[in-house]
Amino acid sequence: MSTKERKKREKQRRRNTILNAAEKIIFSKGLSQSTMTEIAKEAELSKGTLYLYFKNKTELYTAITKRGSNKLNNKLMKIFSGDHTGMELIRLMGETYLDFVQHNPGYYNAFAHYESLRDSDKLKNSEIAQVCEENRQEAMSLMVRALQIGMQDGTIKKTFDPKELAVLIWASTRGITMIGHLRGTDHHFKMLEEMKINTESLFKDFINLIGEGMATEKGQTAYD
Amino acid sequence: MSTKERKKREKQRRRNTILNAAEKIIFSKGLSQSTMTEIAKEAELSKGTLYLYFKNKTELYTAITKRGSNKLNNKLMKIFSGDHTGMELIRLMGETYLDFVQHNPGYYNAFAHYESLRDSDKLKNSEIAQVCEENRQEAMSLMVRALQIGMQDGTIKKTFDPKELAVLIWASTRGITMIGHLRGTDHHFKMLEEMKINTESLFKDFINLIGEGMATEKGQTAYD
DNA sequence: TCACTTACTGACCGATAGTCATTTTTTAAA
DNA sequence: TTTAAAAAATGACTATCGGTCAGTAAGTGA
Repeated sequence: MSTKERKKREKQRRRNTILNAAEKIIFSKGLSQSTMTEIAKEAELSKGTLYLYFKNKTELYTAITKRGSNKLNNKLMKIFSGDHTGMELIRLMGETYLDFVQHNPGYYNAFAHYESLRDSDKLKNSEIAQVCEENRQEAMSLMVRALQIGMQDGTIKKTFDPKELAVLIWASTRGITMIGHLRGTDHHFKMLEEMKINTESLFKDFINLIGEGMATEKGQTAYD
Repeated sequence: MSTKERKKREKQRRRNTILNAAEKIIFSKGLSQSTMTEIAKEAELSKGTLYLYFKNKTELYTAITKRGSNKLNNKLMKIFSGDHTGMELIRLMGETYLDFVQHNPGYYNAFAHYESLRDSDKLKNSEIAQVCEENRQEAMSLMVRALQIGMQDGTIKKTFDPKELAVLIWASTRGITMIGHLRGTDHHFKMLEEMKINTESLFKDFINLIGEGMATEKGQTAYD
């Protein structure tokens, strides 16, 4: 019976339609300013239908978060298919993340919102949130792997524990993207603009800064 | 006529009463779960009165954010009254910030929320938000000053532009506190716990890591 | 054609931010 | 002390929005 299969595909397609509509609305006006009714209208459906596909507004937004984290992780994984030293992998991962955030501010906001919800129990028992969590873990594992590769190929010092170093680099990069993301907003734009600092140079300097601490001479010189 | 003065004081006191009540409620259940009615009840006032002192819920929460940033800035400024090298100042500032976040999770959440609002125009024309902005600028200036002191006293290398370096350290520290703040929540607690990483050691390693890049030998050895 | 299943709808509900006409309290001059 | 004006506080009311559900429409297979 192929009807069942078709039904399944159609259901998936409709789900995507809703997600696309939701992204369009939410990415343009922000989550709190986007109503379920408006999203439904954009998807050419009624509000009730949205709740047949997502159990509430949070879950709908979490599904968008999941889309974003999938997209990011795909980009991160592709890096590893090339032929790179460990130190190069680290830099590429950082650059990829920065680039992703700059070109997908909507997903960046989704990540930030997701982060803020982890405390509360709003995400409890959500399979979608579970996938986001797995993606996060996976990204972290990739970074640990890059560091281990670097310690093997001699581009990264063995001074630090790779897991801890991964957390450190990840956290710092997160912080830098936060700054970078503020470009374009009135307040910070002024601050950074006055300082003539852009996100790229900031990250480059970040790598240079921590490079002295973590990279071997071999790993370090590759950047000059 | 002293009545006017007294009125002013009483008005200020009432405002503080409201803020105290709001903190008590919001810090315990989170912003979205706290209603204006409940806050009013805690302050032994009616809801309408709250709107005589704060133009809306956002402004009330922003006032809490302002309180937090004042408190933090006071702590940061005190550091400079002691006799410290530039590199010591940097470390103390970082430690102070981490300590503040750990002991004032409510204010930390307020900061994070404030950050997320800067994009939107919800804070436009808010005098209170303006003060928050000034505090932020001031904190940044303190860090720049610490770096300049360090470059003078020879504990910090002159390789980087102090302003840019300040942004970098600030951003990274922000990122690390984000991680640290997640301790106690289910998901991350597990991750960090498994790695046997705590915020303090993470920050210590962070300073060690960037220390190699920014500190002179003189500045670096002070930590061992 | 018909019975059954699946998908969809939108009126309705409860909660809550914010308003404002009314009441209560305070002030200071008569 | 009285009283009228000013200031402060109130809470019923409104509008909005997330979420529900009884009812309708569309699709399916016999």
